[in-house]
Amino acid sequence: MLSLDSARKRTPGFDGKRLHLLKVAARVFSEVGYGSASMRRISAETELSLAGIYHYVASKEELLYWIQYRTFDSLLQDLNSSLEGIVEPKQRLATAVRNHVRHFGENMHELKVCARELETLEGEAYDAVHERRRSYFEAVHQLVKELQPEQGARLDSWIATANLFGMINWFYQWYDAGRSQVSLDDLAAQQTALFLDGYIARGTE
Amino acid sequence: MLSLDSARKRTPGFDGKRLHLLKVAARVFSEVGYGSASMRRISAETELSLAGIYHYVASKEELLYWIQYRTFDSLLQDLNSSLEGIVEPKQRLATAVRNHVRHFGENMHELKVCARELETLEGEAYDAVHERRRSYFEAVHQLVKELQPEQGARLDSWIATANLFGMINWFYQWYDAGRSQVSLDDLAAQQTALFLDGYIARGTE
DNA sequence: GACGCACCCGAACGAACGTTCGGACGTACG
DNA sequence: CGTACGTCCGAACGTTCGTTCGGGTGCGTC
Repeated sequence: MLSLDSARKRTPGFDGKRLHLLKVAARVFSEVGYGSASMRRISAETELSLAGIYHYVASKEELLYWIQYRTFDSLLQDLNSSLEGIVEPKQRLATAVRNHVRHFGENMHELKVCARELETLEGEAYDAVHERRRSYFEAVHQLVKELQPEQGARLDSWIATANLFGMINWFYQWYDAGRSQVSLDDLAAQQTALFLDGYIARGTE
Repeated sequence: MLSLDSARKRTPGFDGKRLHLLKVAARVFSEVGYGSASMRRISAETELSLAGIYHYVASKEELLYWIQYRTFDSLLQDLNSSLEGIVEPKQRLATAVRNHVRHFGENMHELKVCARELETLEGEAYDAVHERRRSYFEAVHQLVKELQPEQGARLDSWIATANLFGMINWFYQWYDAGRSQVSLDDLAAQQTALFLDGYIARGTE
């Protein structure tokens, strides 16, 4: 069910077309929700017929699976490569936030689907996505822990990380790429500053 | 469509039964999403038949409308009454966060539906909920602005407020009322502290 | 005792759903 | 030239959806 059965022979354009299908599906899912999205609408917004979709994907559920899996996977991979060479803990965290926010900018629909439909998948599909998601969360959690190595911490690092994700995930609810005055990098900087020093901190970083 | 047509004569238990229906519907919506939730499942989890539901509500859409409208309305009303007599800006914000988080504890399903299905309604139903939501947001935004009256602020108060909502809304994704060791009030306190002073602040408040 | 109306339901309606079937078209390879 | 297979589709299948219809029951009012 999950296997990408890459053993079969494919035409050169196959992967690209499936990617395009996933992009369109992500947009439709994010607009009307997974449950209300129909394969007919997805087919109408692709160059594919309804039956043609099933040449690239086994089911509607698998569409959601690939969207979520690919999103968390690239989030984690890009995080690891952005972090290379950066050692200062605050800068490492700032890099992680910037990486996450930039991802949103480029894949708004996918991230929205990931946020809203986290509990939609079941069984092994859910488990596979969950493992990827957990890895990503733990990577960021590690960065948070490195900020404050001393014991007797004022705040729980796990809860703080969860709240950090709240800040940087929730913004798909209010951020309008076209209309906003702040750039994504500015936004990431503000979110990092807010998380590190709070809203009422006097000093300018 | 939106009118509660309260002019009609009702049996004494009518309001209570409709409230129960809304509770059940909120639970079902939060479990499988609005789009995938069926009136048949809602009827099965109530003591009502499928057709009987339409005696209390005109459509599935109206179920969602009432759930969202009532949630934002009571959020705002409870906020205003909790704030009475409290003048210190930090304490006022702490009160608002505590109010929000306690609401989650008591109406987890409703808040989840509000978070996930914000863009599902259309037309006047959307507008009516949107107005209530905006009022609530602005009330909290006002509290944030009172924290830092001086100009030349380091952080934008609107963005900071949006991020605060991110923190306190996102936690339905990870908070498990039964399993968690922290109480809701403890959680609210941590979130307030994180927002005000940041994660790396040294002093204990 | 009869009429009205709130309450409630079984059964059905038409539409839309996810998926499958059987075959058409093209290209690569013998 | 023939055949094997990747690509793609129109049409249909069986199911489930939100909603409606027609009517039944019981209580309040005259």
